[in-house]
Amino acid sequence: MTEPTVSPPITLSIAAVERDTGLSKDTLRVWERRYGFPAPERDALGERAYPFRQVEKLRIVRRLLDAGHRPGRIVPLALESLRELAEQTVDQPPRAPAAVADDGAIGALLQLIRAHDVVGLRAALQRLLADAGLSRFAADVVSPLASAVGDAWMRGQMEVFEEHLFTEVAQNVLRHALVMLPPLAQGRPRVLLSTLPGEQHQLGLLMAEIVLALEGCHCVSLGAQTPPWDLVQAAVAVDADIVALSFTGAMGPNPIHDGLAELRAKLPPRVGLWAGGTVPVLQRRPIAGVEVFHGVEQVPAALRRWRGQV
Amino acid sequence: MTEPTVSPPITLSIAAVERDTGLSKDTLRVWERRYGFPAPERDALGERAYPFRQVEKLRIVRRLLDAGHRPGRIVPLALESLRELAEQTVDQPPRAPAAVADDGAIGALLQLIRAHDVVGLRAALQRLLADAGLSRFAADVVSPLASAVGDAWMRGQMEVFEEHLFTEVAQNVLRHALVMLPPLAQGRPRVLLSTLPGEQHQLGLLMAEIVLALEGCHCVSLGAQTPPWDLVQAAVAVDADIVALSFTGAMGPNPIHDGLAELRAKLPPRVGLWAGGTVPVLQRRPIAGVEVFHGVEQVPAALRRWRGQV
Amino acid sequence: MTEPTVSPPITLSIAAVERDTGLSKDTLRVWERRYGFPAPERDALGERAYPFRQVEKLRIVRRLLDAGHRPGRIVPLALESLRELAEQTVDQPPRAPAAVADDGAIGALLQLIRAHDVVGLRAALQRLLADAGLSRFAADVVSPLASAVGDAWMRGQMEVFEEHLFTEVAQNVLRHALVMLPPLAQGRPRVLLSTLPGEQHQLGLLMAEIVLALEGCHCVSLGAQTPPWDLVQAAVAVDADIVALSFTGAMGPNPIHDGLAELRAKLPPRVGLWAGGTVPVLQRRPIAGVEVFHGVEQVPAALRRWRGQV
DNA sequence: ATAGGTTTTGTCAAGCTTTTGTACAT
DNA sequence: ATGTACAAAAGCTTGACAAAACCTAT
Repeated sequence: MTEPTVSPPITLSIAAVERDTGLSKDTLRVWERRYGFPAPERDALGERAYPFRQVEKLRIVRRLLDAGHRPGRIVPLALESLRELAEQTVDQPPRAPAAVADDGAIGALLQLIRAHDVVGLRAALQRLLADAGLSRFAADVVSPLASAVGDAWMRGQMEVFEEHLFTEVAQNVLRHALVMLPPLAQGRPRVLLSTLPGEQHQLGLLMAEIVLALEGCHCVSLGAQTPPWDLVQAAVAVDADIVALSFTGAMGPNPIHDGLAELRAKLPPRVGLWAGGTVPVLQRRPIAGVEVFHGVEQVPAALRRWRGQV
Repeated sequence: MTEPTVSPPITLSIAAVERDTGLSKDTLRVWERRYGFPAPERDALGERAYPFRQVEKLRIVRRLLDAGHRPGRIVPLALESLRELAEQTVDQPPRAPAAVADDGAIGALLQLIRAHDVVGLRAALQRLLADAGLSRFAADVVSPLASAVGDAWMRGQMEVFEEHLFTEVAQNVLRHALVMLPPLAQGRPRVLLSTLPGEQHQLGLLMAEIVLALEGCHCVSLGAQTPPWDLVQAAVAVDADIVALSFTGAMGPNPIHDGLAELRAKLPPRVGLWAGGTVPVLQRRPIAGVEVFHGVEQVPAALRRWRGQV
Repeated sequence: MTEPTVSPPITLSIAAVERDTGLSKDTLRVWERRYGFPAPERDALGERAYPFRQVEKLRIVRRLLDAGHRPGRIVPLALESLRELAEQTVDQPPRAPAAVADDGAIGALLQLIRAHDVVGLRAALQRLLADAGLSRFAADVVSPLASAVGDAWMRGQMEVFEEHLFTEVAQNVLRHALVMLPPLAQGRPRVLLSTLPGEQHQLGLLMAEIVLALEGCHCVSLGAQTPPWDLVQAAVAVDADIVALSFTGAMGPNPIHDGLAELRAKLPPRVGLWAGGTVPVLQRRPIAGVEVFHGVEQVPAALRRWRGQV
């Protein structure tokens, strides 16, 4: 471990605050000039370092902004006034042996997507699922199919809406399967699943959830785009042993790396942090205390390791 | 820190009041001129600042308006008179079918969310679904629950991650039900469903899809955040008769209005455009060629109309 | 503040009364001229202002109208007379609670059976189930359909194997739904379900099991044709509070009567004995200690009674 | 039920100022 | 990182208007 033994006073970088609050860096700087808030300290390098309390206030400001308030009117208010205001404001109506699906099968599925045959696609997926079972279905069908769709889109051979269509049908089938799974006695580890802001894709998450549930874990999924600070709160609230995140490359290397590092720093040390997805940066720049997965098939082994340690 | 030590008395901006009460800014201003109420104070910049008590009264007025009263008769009344009036007035249309889930049931579900009991929440939802049937489940359980969660979040009584958690579980249950629905012979109309970029929430979409499917439509959902141009492409590709979009207010009035207008202009005229969601702008600024829905329960009637026309 | 300090007496505008009572504005005005009631006051602007007590009376009048009375005969009556009348009048089924399956739907299902279209029949049933929910599905679809099939068979319009085909498909759909129902924490009462030897039909049993499970009972079903003595043994073994039996008339009056009497004698007194089915003998010759049901819709009320007693 | 007259009421427009996020240049 | 410039968005006011609601009488 390379972590320092003494913790510096807790402050966030401007990028971290952007992720946390959804306020752009530009906005943060311009508010500082115009309203005198936030008033970040400066670190050794002269970069903005936002104390935690200010970030807290920024989060509330953000919520009130969404409710129709304007920055100039609320940014100068004291934290308590904001809390009170928030309470009074009501929102109106926010890879396995004997691959089940060889390239031919994937090709056939791609054809169905290109033909926009929703019914046929769903039927084909359900059929493969029933035949192969959940874990192999996730690993041998959905995973490669998602990659194939992504590739095709990159090459301009597939429209945006066709990718959406595929994602939607696949989600339906996977979530259906998830609900069909009989709930297991509340097992360990307890895993919290989500993606970071900026990462929309939930498919990887769903597959991970399925594999974990099959292995007897207690899963709590928060869907896509949960801000880091909320993840930390949630991890504590549901007593999670592991926080699992999924990435697809939609986020860019730096945000991924920084986001993970930030989250690792904020999470209690006893909570594991797992990151999955076929993104180069995950492999190239390992982060201390973050376990990286390149595919769902690695999950069972990691679980065995976890259970052995505890 | 430049924060003031004393908090000014708490007031809401006109935009905040609009979101809170559903009364348009224009209406608020014109009432002020005509009836002398509301009588907002002015802040240092001369902008209207509505004291909380007046907003409270406005909320009641709004309810009475829906019950058939007219502004001129009730706006000048004192708050107490309005309260009395509200109690005596039956605000539901003559005979509402016995709601499946009363406030108690919704409260119980909220408790499960706050307790982060994923398993219990799912079980409760499934049980209600099985008992009530899909359409009533969507209208009487999921819809009000989603509103309640939104409210609680606004008031700061619910964390972001708890909202995520609820959304995730509800999606699982709804998608599961959707898959269980046996596919009908390819019916008309063919409906393409999505949300515009900026609108993340899919729950409304899912409920719409379910109701439509029950009514015998052929549904193709693209999930959330499909850019307008891709929607047009998709509509042509899947030979859609109707494009249906869902909104929650996360987008802001103007983007919604402009997005709809743009889409309407680009779509072939023979393709209908339906927009649903509890957003003031949808009610206030009708767009030629866009049909607006305030709840899933309006869908069957609209479908009958469509089928009658064609 | 411009609010008046004294509240005027509370009255409703004509539109409010329309929404409240469901009587059209025109109707209200015409009654006023013809019968001298209602007799609204006038406000400063000459608009009708209905005192609350008159609205109260109008609500009752409306109810009586629905029950078949005619305006000219009841509008002139005093409020007390109306109250009396309302109590005497049997509450007409106000609005058939949206019968899910009307005769037409049942007819369509019969057609599918006659066409031996197993797939279509199952799809149709599942669709109705999803739409209506379990309890209404059992009461409004399966029950009448089973009767219709029985009738058709009696009249020689349906073959034996067609009846079997129907039974099989319906059982599959119901059993599936039962499995999907998330199990509740082991509730009371504990109910043991079966039929007596000679009674093969399980459909009624299944429907009863579903309704009971929905109401939170713990159900143990033994399938068809369990001999009385084994039933007694089973009741003790599973600690049952109630033994529920289903009949269809395949057994003949005497065996039914004697079987029930024998069972009642052998069962511990604290165990309830419930018998359901559309068989004349159940109604004609009541047996001490045996509760008789003519349809699944009676079950919830009986359960409430049971829970009240214990 | 329909027709015709009056009042009520929400929305829109024009012309203006202030606020606010982003883009660009330093 | 900072500062400037700019366009979009949001506010405000006055005035006008058309749709909706209400009334009476036929």
